[in-house]
Amino acid sequence: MDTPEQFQEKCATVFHPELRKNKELERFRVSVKNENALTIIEALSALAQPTRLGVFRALVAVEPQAIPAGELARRSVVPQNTMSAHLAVLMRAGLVASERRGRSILYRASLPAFQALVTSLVRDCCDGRPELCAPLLSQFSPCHVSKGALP
Amino acid sequence: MDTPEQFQEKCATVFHPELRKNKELERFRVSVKNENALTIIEALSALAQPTRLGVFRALVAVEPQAIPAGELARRSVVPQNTMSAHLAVLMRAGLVASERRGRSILYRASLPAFQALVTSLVRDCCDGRPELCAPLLSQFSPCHVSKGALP
DNA sequence: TACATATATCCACTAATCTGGATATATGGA
DNA sequence: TCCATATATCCAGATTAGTGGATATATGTA
Repeated sequence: MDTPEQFQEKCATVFHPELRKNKELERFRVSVKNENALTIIEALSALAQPTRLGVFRALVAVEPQAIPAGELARRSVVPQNTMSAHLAVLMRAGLVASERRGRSILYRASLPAFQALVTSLVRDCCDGRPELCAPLLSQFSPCHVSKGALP
Repeated sequence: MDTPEQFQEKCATVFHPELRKNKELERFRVSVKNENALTIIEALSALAQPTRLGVFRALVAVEPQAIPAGELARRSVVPQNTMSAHLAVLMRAGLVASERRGRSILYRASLPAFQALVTSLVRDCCDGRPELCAPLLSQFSPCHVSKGALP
C-alpha cells in the first residue's frame, strides 16, 4: 500500500489529456486500446451508479480525512460485501485510495484523479474554444472570487 | 421537436445542484427516487461508453453545427441501428438534441446540459471548499487568460 | 404511385453489471 | 492459541447494457 503522497502522485499520472492531440476527430469512436480512453470511461462508469457516486461525494466532502469501509457500508445501507465490491470499482478507476489500519481499511477520495477526469471532460470545451469555456468557468466564480486564487 | 433555443432552455433546467443542500451526507446512497440524482447518473452512464463518448466529443467540437445520424454512424464505424440506439441514450440523458431535416436527423451537443453535469460534479469541490477548487480552476487558466473572460 | 434514402424500432443473443449469502483472509485481543 | 472483528473474495442469480440483422417508419424524387 502506497503512502498517501505516493498514491496521489500515482493518480496524477493516470490521466493524460492526449486524446485530442492525435486529431482522431475523423474517427471518433474512442479506441478501447487507448489506455487513457479506457480509464476515462472506467472513471465515468465508476461514478455512474448511485451508491458509488454517493460514496465518492462523501469522501470528497471529508477529504483529506478517510472513512473505513464498514462505515461506508453502514451509511450507504448496503451489505458489507456489496460495498467492498463497489469500492473495488472505485479503486480500479483510480478515484479512491485505501490504507489498512489494523482491522480496518480506510478509504479517501483521490482529488488529482477527479481533477484529471473533469479536465479531460472539459478539455472538449477549452481546446481552442474558449468562448465555450467561459460560461463554465463563470459557474465557479463565487468560489473563485472568495479566495482570489487567480494564478 | 423543439427549436434549438427551446431545447437549450429545457436542458438548462435538467440539473439542479440541490443534492448537497439537503445534507444527506449521513445517508449518502443517492436515492434513485431523486430525479436530479438519476439524471446525473444517466448522464455519466451515457458518456461511459467508447462510441458515445466519441460521438459527444465530436459534437462538442463542431458546436453549434450539427451532424446527421448516418454520418455519425459512418465515422464511428458502427452499424446505423447501433448508432441510433446510442444516440437514443444520449438523448435520454439530455446531452444531445436532434432535429429532422428532410430524410436526415441532425444531432448537436447540448452544452448547457454538459455544463450542468460538470457543475454538479465539481460542486463537490467548491461547496465550501474553495481550496479544493483552485487547483481545478488552474487547469483552465491558459484558456481563461487568453480571452480575459473573468466575469 | 413506386421506388429510394435515412433512420428509428424490433428482436434475440451475448456480455457485463449489480446484488447478497457464504466463505476466506487479515488483524486485534485475551 | 482461540475467538472476535473487519473486510475481501467467491459464487450464483437477476438485471441491464451492447450489438447487429431484420423490419418499420419518415421523407424525397421521378
